[in-house]
Amino acid sequence: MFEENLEAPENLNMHLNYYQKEDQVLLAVDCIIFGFDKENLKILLIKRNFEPEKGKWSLIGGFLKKNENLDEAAVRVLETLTGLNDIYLEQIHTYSKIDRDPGQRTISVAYFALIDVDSHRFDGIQIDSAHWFDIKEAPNLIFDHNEMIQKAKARLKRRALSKPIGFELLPEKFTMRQLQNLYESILDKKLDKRNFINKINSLDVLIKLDEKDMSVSRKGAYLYVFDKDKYEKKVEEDGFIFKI
Amino acid sequence: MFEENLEAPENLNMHLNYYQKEDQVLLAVDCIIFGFDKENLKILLIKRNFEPEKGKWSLIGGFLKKNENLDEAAVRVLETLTGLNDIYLEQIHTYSKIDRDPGQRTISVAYFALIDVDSHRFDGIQIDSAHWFDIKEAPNLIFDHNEMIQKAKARLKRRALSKPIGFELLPEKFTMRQLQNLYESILDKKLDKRNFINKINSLDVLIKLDEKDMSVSRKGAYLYVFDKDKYEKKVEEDGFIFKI
DNA sequence: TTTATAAGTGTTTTATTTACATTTTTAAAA
DNA sequence: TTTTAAAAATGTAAATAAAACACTTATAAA
Repeated sequence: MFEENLEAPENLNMHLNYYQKEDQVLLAVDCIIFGFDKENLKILLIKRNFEPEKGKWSLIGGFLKKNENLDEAAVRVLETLTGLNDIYLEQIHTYSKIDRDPGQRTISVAYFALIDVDSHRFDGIQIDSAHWFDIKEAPNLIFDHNEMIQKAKARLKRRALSKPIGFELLPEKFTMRQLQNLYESILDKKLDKRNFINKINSLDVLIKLDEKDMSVSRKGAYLYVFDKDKYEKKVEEDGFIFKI
Repeated sequence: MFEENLEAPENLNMHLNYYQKEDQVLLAVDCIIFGFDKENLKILLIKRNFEPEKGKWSLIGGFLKKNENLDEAAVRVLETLTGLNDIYLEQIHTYSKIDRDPGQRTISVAYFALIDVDSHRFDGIQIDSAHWFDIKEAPNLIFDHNEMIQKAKARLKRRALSKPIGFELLPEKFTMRQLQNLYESILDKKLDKRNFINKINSLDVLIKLDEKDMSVSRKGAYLYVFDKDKYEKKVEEDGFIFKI
């Protein structure tokens, strides 16, 4: 399988094609886009307007191009279809079952993206066929996309417990209640309010503002911001580990 | 990028080629093969006997074929080059930097494999050019293989703390000292002997045999086996989580 | 018989996690 | 203006888990 290949290359690349005899495949990226609306964890899906499986719900995806790496492809796909850029993305897993896509043999690299639903206006080409579903009410999806979501949820859970990625899902200013709602959604369990706040405060990476959110209660709830600089300094200087 | 393509397919597949206009790429798997010799954590590397980068040290790898998925490709690569089968494998990450392989645009899916060095005799085609390196003394590798090893080490650390995969690296019967050596190698830190043994015993998934290993000390050390059935039953019935 | 060496064994202290209830603030209603 | 309703804010004690720590035992070899 590895033998040197000295035949003349057929393509016009700068490089020799050492591996000319090997099979080539299509490589796709699929994005599990998690969102949060201050209440519940959501997932963004689109109704496919092309074959195969036209008309069914699907993750947002696209194919890797020659001039980009996978992270760039994921960014491009996300931006093209939703208009959103500067979004947190993380590679999850690569799916390769032979008939996973009935259209053609395709290997897909799954990414998850985290965005704050309310702070983003979509203006991508797919805006009309895209829809935010509550994570617990997502429809059945094409191919192996259900499996991808399961794995992404597990990954999100693990990561939210060990890295401050949760803040990607919140607006810049948020209340403790919203932060707790977020963690309860991600972990899929109720948390004790006092213990949660004590825990968060002990991490010492939030700044409490002099400003209140009056939209939910009569009393109003103080707003906080995540102090990214402080967090990064702590990580660097003391090997601090964010841990809920 | 997603438009429907109704031109006649050029290949002979059963399926229509819906995605004909998309770029195809070579997909490889590379295996980070961790081993343990009862003392130290090792990694298996080969000296490449083909271009490009002939003569340099490299991970074991190969290309995905049309008739297999990535897990199968990893198993095949491992078996072809070492003769080993029935080995623990886990997908880690997919690497796609454009010029990562100077031979040709290649995307590579990294897997890690765990094996007990002493219980396995190699008879693969690469036996003569393969070598076990102490994890701390591995040479510089081609392409992005150093980066792959770093990520694999981090993953191994995480997984060893949360799943009983460590036992894949030990012979069936092992001493507490060997188990502790293994964890010390993986976590790259010294552990307290009494605390470690208490911890392991509290997990209640080992069987203590009436047999001793006399090869290291005059007193001899009791041998243990991992009780896989008991572990799986605990996981299933009580949601038990293995946690060191 | 002595010696050298790794194996085997528990307890105390410290840190972390969990459980748990009342007061405060304020807009809206009476 | 007073009352009411609803979420926000706050601390401590108990339980559990993790970390620190040192001596005795068994045996082959000297």
